[in-house]
Amino acid sequence: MVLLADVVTTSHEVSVTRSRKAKTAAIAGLLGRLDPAEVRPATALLAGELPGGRAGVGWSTLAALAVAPAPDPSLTISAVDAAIGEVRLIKGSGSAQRRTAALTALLAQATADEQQFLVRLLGGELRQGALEGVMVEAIATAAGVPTDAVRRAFMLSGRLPATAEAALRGGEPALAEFGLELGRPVRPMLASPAEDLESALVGEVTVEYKLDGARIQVHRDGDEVHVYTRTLREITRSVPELVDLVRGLDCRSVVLDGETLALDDGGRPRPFQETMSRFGAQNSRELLLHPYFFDCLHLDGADLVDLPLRDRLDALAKVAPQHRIPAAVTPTAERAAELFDEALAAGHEGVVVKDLDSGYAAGRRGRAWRKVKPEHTLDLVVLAAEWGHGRRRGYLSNLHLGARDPDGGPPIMVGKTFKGLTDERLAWQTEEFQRRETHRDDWTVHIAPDLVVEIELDGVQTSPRYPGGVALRFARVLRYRPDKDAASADSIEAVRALLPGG
DNA sequence: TTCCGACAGTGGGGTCGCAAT
DNA sequence: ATTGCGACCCCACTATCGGAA
Repeated sequence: MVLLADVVTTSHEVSVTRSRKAKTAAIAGLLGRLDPAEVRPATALLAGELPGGRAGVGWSTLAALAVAPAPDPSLTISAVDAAIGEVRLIKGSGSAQRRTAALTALLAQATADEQQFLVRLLGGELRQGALEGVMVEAIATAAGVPTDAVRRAFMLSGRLPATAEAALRGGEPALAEFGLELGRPVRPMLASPAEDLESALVGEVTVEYKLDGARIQVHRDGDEVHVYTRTLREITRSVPELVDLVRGLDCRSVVLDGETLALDDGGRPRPFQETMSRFGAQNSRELLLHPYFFDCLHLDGADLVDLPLRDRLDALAKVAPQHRIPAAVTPTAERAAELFDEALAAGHEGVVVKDLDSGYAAGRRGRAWRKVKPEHTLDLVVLAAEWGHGRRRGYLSNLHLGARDPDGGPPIMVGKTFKGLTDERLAWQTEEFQRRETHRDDWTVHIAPDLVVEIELDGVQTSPRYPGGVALRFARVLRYRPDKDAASADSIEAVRALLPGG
């Protein structure tokens, strides 16, 4: 029987070293000491996940808890697993109070160290420097199997705890038993950013539109259809039109990977927010979702994940020719550039360039898929900055950005960003902002609005919260502009001009 | 010895469902 | 009826380790 205290000790060992090998060794050591029944919950805890998924508890709830710690450790992993499971089930009127009571009862059995661990875990911010990647290595080490065998089982099962359980119980043969299963989503393959289109065009590739919607993975087995998101959450009931469409395809069974989004009457993409409003809305068909498939992982009994993309695209062309994403296979550089322009002209985000010889691999491994999007820049005024957390504690990190008011008023806030800052720049702005400080509160230092920063962004969107009715999307700092002042910053009109159709 | 792939962390805007006010 | 919380959609970027070249 392994105690929560052992997990906490291991987590501490993991957090105090930066060496991945040391982190892996520490976790593997604990995994090797577990009873079989403890492997799943312990794997989740060590990877910073809650066994069974999120429990409806966040920082606000946790911050309100104050419980005297137990003097000695007694909590078992199974007890913690059970307690979190009960918290997750609390619903309905008075649930906040009952949730607090259940959490209080759990924390009362925990020592001070255990309480700290549980609060960070429940808040979803364990921050020990080990998540899925390190855990996959640790499972492989503990079970004495190749990392790739673990990685593959994790991709196909979608679950670390089940992967760890199989690896420790039956080694490589048990891991090899994981196949693609209809009705069980696979962890999706992702694209990493490319410098530009030309640098992404290496070898034999296909170039596809990149759409601004939500990732979907559709499984069909006979008349049974399931739809999953990128994080493997099932959304079948929210998207009946997609279910009907897939049920109408000419096949017995299929697994398709793609993107879905809402279109306007002219067939142009609606803003991402509008597509998003469809998720969770039960059976609302007011705004129809359209699917665009770009991969086929299974067709009529044949699993295709290990085949090269070119073969999977053949299967896709066979089963859903009218729902394929617009693309060009092995285009010339000129044709690829044309397709990129066409995608933008049609209102889409850009393109994804994919290696035709690559197999399907979860995550961003291998750089086989590269996304290319146009970038915009704006010169904006820094209005304030918020103190950072974690490794940014003690630094002013998150910038408040404003656009110039053409009528001469104070700058109009259009968003925040913490991205693109090196440690050096972080240190510089922490000093500089305090020199320019006008006032501060608990979280934020406000400064005189005359420091200009060049911001790179993907675009802007209409905003219900910012005063100008517009907000930046994916903003990051490029550089400070000491040569500019607030009067030469970009105006709110320049920001609004980046709105779709603007 | 240098380079580069993979990871983890640090947060951004927005929408929904649900419970509390 | 409105507000706040939590979950989950989309996401970029830097620092770092450790194996590849």
